[in-house]
Amino acid sequence: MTTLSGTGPRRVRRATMSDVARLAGVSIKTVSRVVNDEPGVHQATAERVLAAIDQLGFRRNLSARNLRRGSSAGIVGLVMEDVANPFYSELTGAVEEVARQHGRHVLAASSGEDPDRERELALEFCARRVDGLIVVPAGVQHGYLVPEMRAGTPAVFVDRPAGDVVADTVLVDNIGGTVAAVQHLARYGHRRIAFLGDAPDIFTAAERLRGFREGCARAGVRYDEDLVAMGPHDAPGIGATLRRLLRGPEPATALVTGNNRITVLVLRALAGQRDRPALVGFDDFELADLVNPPVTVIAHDVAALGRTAAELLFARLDGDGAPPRRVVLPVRLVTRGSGEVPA
Amino acid sequence: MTTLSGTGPRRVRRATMSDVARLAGVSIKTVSRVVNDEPGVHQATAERVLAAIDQLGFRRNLSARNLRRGSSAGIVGLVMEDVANPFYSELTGAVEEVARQHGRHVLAASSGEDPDRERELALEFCARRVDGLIVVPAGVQHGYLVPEMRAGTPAVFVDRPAGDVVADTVLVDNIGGTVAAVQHLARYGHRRIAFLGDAPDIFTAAERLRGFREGCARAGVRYDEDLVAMGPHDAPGIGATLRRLLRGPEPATALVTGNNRITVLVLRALAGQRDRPALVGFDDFELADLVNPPVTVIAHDVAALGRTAAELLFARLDGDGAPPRRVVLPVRLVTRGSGEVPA
DNA sequence: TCCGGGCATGACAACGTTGTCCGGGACCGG
DNA sequence: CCGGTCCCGGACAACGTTGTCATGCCCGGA
Repeated sequence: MTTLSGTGPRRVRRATMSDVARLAGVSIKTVSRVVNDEPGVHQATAERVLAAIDQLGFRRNLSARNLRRGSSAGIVGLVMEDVANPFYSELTGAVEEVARQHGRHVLAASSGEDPDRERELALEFCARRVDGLIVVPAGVQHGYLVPEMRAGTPAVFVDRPAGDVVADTVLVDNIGGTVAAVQHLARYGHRRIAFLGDAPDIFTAAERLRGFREGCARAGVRYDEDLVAMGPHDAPGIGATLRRLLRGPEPATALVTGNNRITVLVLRALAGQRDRPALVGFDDFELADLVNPPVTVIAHDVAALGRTAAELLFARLDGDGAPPRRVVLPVRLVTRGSGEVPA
Repeated sequence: MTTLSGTGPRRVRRATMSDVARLAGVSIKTVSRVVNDEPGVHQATAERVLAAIDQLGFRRNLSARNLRRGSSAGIVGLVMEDVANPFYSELTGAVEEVARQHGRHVLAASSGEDPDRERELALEFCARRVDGLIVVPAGVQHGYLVPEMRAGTPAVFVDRPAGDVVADTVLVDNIGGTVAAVQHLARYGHRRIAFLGDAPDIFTAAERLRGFREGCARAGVRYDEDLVAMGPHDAPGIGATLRRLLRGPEPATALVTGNNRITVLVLRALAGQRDRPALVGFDDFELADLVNPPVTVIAHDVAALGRTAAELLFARLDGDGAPPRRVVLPVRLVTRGSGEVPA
């Protein structure tokens, strides 16, 4: 049992190949050969070197190695809104898995939906010479990435398209999803359907609103601006919003929520009420089937989103020079009963 | 609108200071001065340099910079079971936030509960010269980190202690939590309480089982081995396990689950049944208050876990040489009604 | 005895950057 | 006109590693 902390030899300089070489009485190059399993080292010499390595706790400096060899850093950068959000952590997990298959690690960071911070993070990752970037765009201007991409750092955008750059992008079918949601509710007789979306400057929020309008049109439901509440939303605000939507002579009888956080806010705000309005939420979430009543959702495969993005990225790294691709992943209406409440 | 992909100038070599210097007609050092905002460069010269930088899309190589300056990489490594698990992503978010305050990024990786992979990841991070490591241990042997820690890469263990190394560790009060859970259930008359825990070689699972036994002793409830089912669990298995526990002449009337995933498995397995046994789950989870009936949990502050670990780490990086600390964070029984079902 | 060849090892430069130090010109006062 | 100072700019080494090439040695064959 070894006790460790800052105590002991105070912050020793890390041993280098030089140190190992000196201790083993050989040249630096020989140490390098041993460390890299290169042939042409006498067994006895190699053993001396290994002993020295062990004694000094030497571990070769990968940064220096990569610098010298011009090899890749072995890291892909991932910039998104919030690493702590389960939606993004599932995305991260999928990216990590593909990266692992390609021998890379993932450097993930949260932009907090702030375009300046996103830019700062992405550019710093480039300065670290990450092999590539996967970005969930916060802003609408990504010209800053053009020099980086030209310089050989490919970027793939996920969940939202880049602002002013045509590049590889992976999206979900936002419009199709909300169209399906409205049609589903209309099929059960709902004529007063409200939409609670995220901030309208977020691409997905705007698209889903578009889909909502189109769904109304297709289903023959009157689109009423008073029944639309775009974010950002918080717990106190959502309560007031719901009261407004659900009162009056023509209250909403059904709700469509624009993402998983809003869905949860709504569920919590409506908890304990006698009868909840019908509800269809964009994004599936764990336990959607176990709340009472279960929540019908527009589900999509978040892992596939990350996987596809990572695969596009590695294709670029492997030299794929095709024109930029835009992949749109399908969504799927998962009915769980709550939508079937007739109006 | 710029179109980008692998097309265009095929994978150009990234511009270096040399290239910039040549284009601007100055020396490398002058470029360095401009890039680093060092004084002593004529304004006209600086502008020529900036123009060249812009034209070439130059961005200085941070690896080379850090190598030369001996400065830190600006990265802390985080090794845990699964980045996609919401529990760990909340942890990651907290670590990231503290890291950000200290000007660092987080390199996160999943060990998949495999000690070999954990070791491999941790050592590779050390080779990358991360500033420090935060590890959720998968195995029980961490002697491999001793040379690294001695060499100046501090490590902090989270959620579980290291196997054979005494180092900074942040835990939650596993025993106190399950003791409280059993006492809570006993108070409502339960005498047949079952425990569903994770694989017993996982530290937290073992501790929580210990707490369960101790809780039984303190509450005067007979501890019955037949009512204990340790994992790993999966969806099909948990159904069979529950049938076994809940049948017979002396069925369990209450359950204690050992972590959030098991809790959810149980909820799903029991969904739709007329009356669910009383349930207390270790770990809080989103929507625990919205399932029916709501789930009483042993809650702890996952973010605090990550924050504390990161703060310990940065204290070490700032030269804190005190003996290793072990911090145990409190847990809190959050009653939500389900435990109050009398036996 | 000499020589060619294979083997083990080492000297050196280079990756891209920054710190140290030095030189040369402009400018000033005497 | 001379010496000193200030300012701008550059040459060079170094960070820790690896690729290239050279060296010394031993061996067998002529």
